[in-house]
Amino acid sequence: MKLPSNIPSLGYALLGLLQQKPASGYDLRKVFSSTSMKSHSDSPGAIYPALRRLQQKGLIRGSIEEGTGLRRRQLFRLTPKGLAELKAWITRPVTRAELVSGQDQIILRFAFSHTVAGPAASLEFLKSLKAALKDYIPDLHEELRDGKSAMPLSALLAFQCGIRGTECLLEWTRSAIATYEKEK
Amino acid sequence: MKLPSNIPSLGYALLGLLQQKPASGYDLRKVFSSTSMKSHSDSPGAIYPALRRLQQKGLIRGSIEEGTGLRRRQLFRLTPKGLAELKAWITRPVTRAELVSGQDQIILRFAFSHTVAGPAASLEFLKSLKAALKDYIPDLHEELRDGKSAMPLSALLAFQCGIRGTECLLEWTRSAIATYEKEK
DNA sequence: TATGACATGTAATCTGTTACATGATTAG
DNA sequence: CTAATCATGTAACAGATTACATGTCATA
Repeated sequence: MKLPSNIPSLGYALLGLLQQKPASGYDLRKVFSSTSMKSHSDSPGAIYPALRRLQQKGLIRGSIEEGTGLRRRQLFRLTPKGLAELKAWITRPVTRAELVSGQDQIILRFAFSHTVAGPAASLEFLKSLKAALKDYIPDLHEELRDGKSAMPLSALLAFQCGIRGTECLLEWTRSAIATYEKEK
Repeated sequence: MKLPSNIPSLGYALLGLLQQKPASGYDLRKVFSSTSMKSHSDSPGAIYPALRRLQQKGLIRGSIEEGTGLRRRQLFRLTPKGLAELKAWITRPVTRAELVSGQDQIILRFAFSHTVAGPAASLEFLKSLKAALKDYIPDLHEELRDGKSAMPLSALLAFQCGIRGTECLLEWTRSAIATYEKEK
């Protein structure tokens, strides 16, 4: 038995955007298509059903915008429950598993952290990320060492690319921590 | 009307692994669970159906392994058609769209390039990637400049993280090109 | 003989993609 | 008036996740 607080990445992206500012499905689609949170699809077949699911879970509520005789247009806003869910998603510590297959989500969580949970939470998040990375990187090097001899050249280079990228992320984490510590 | 050469990422990963060496579904699962091509799922519910689809398309063929009285175990190998499909996937140029939402796939393509299409193709691929990155990075900076003022601090830093990561990839590309040029 | 690793699969469900469909409003 | 953009949706399909189911073989 498990509780069904199982929201896909797109759902959280929508919650995060709606926390910043109420928006319609169309608005959200534009964010995904124009502003290069383009890793998510801007297709109506993804967004509108996702919004409906969030609404059914009570995480957002939609209201038809009223005003100077416009086309129907539904604005969605976070409910308190939705805000809580979003906050829980953002403040949970970074795990190894997320590092392996979910870098985008990690960064997305951080991106929202400031407005949703405050600067202290952002800093906390970065520290958690840093710890996870420092734990992970040596293992990557070890795996490379062990597999090296059996790999074709391009596979070897590809692996090094992954390691470098991870190390680059660690470096960024350090500088971001410094930035947040200066803020205090 | 469109031709249905539409294979998901997992399919290509399987083709690439099978090109290196015939393997069973179980073997392939182990690769995904242990060797940290962990971005793909190692669940049987993903792998076995994917193998069947590839077989139906004539890209691989499976044969029950015969030998010293073992449990049933099906070894899959690439067909010539499968090899051609894999080669086509690897040798097509890197596009902006892939950069935006498919970094993993780009690296996977490169990782297989050497054995599947030869060192010349690997070099070609890297040059294509480099060109795409040099085209992309300035746009990222521009988008940051334009959006900067409206972003909360953590979103700004997150954006910078993305840019840094991309620049890091470009740097890696340069060094990989150098490596391949020395090979010649 | 029972445990755990080997090896393969299926079924229910969820989500996303693609493509289509509808209609209102604005700009040229 | 007509094209483009705004705005919302649905339907068919493909693919992944999760959980379950089955059976073999080695070893302790």
